[in-house]
Amino acid sequence: MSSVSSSSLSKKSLSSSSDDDSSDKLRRGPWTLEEDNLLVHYIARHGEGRWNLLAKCAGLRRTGKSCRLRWLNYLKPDVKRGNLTPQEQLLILDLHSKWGNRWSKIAQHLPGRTDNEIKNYWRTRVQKQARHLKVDANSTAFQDIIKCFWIPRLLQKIEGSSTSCSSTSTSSSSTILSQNPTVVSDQPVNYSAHDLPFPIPPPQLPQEVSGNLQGNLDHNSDSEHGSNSCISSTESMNISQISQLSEYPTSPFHPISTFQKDCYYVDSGCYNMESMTPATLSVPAGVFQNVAESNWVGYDFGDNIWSMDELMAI
DNA sequence: AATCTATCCAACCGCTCAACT
DNA sequence: CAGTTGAGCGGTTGGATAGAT
Repeated sequence: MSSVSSSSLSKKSLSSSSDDDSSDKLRRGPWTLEEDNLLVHYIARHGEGRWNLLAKCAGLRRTGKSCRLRWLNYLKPDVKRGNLTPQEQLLILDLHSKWGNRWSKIAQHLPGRTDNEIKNYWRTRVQKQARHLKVDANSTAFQDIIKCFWIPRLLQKIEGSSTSCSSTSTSSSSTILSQNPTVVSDQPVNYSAHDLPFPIPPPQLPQEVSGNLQGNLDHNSDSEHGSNSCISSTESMNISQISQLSEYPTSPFHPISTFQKDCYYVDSGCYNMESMTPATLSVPAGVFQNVAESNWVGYDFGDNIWSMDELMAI
């Protein structure tokens, strides 16, 4: 059940070195197997909630907060462990571009993943890239870099790993995501209707948005995706602005049809690489050059080491 | 083999908000 | 309406570990 070893008890500073014999003092630091067992068994019998009371009644010398965190982030049976799949990474990038650091909101769309885990992923992987490129991780420039290099690469990986279910309904390559309700590592992420990664665009957008869309979006009239038009990355700057005005998706995830809203495909055609140049993106030319030349060599984009050759082959 | 450095991630903290009294 | 409490969120910390030197 728990992989915590009691040997790691000294990992974090405890509130007192002698709390074992001072029953009024709260314990801090890593959880022991014994504590995990107490918490799990108590919740199995009485359920979650009333965390402060729970902590007392379960005989845990922990704050309710600590118990809640331990349960939600580690002990809860449906918590998924292991590396994030490319699909999950893609979704995180996508949702973060829309919602910012709303980790819990983002986590709601990645079943089994906790906000803490997603936050850690963002800080350790994504922000690392931004630091390396000397750009602000929340800047439009970095958003464009993500759209320009990172997301297409993830899409390629997804496509590469799901050869059996490519959509034939669109000229752009796309990947249908599994409807299996459980997300299993190394299998496609699935989205139930309840877990929509983004809202279906309303038929009628606010005027200022539809105005912008009219002028800025590549409507891709060939597309069968209806209102989920494929958006050219040429307009990424404008798309970002639009996203601030509404929740209109700029996402590569699209429902297959209005009648099959619980099944999604990933539209890699949303990222028109040919049109991505410093002139069309908000990425400063110097940064663009860094990305395109050397700075990303050997960097880990998620679970893989990417070579420059790979990047340039996009 | 020893030391250094970078990375990961569990856990903590402070804050906000909603529900209740 | 004000105070209290519980719950949840995002930011930060720091020990463990892996990899590099």
